[in-house]
Amino acid sequence: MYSKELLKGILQPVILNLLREHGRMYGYEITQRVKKLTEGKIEITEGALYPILHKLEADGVLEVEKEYTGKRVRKYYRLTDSGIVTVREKVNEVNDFFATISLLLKPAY
Amino acid sequence: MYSKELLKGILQPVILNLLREHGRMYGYEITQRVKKLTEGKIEITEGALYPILHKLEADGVLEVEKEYTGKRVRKYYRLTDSGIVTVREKVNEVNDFFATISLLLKPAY
DNA sequence: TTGTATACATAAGATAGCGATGTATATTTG
DNA sequence: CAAATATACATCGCTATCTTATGTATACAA
Repeated sequence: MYSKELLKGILQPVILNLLREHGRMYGYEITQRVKKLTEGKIEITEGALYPILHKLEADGVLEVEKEYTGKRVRKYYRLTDSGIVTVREKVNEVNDFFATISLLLKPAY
Repeated sequence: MYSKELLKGILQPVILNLLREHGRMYGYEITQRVKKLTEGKIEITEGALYPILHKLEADGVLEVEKEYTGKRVRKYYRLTDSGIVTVREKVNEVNDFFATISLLLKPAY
């Protein structure tokens, strides 16, 4: 696994971008998708995930819809209209940031 | 400027990699080099820089040499032998991490 | 029936970087 | 020449985001 601090500031854009691509996901699904797509290299912990989702909802970036499969609740999240703008900004910011850091970090052999 | 949190975990590898490429630098020089190379997009604050340098020295990754130009002191830092190994590890970790995140973060149009 | 997976949630703790502040010398500019 | 800016070091308090731990509860497989 990676140094814990590297994820700081990245998780939110990652979650938002997944929702942009998939349209509608619930929390647990997000953790599993990320785990699979990164071959286990990144596991979003619940302690990080749920506070982020709640905040994004409170900020009007996401809207939520409860659903039940049997008795178990699922909360499906989806981008709001303003959320779609937010994603674009955040994702571009991270990609720009990565490009900038790459100017400084050529591989060390 | 970028979201402040994005830099977390990145500054140390960046500093180490600069020292790997330049052999010998002092703190202020590092901040200026980074500023120039990133066209002002990244400015390492002193509150971040000096604690990092001190920690790396305490950990035996860097060694320091004082020099005076006139009366003003400069502390030149350089990688130790074990430090050279550390750089390789850290830089590769960040590059690997970036590649992994890029699997999740394609540009949002 | 016991363990694992699913699915939500929160609280305490760790930590890296920022902003502010401090000291002091050197250089540029009005 | 005085004032402003640049150089060069340093530390402290604050904050944001994450981890770890803990909690609740249902579904399913061994």
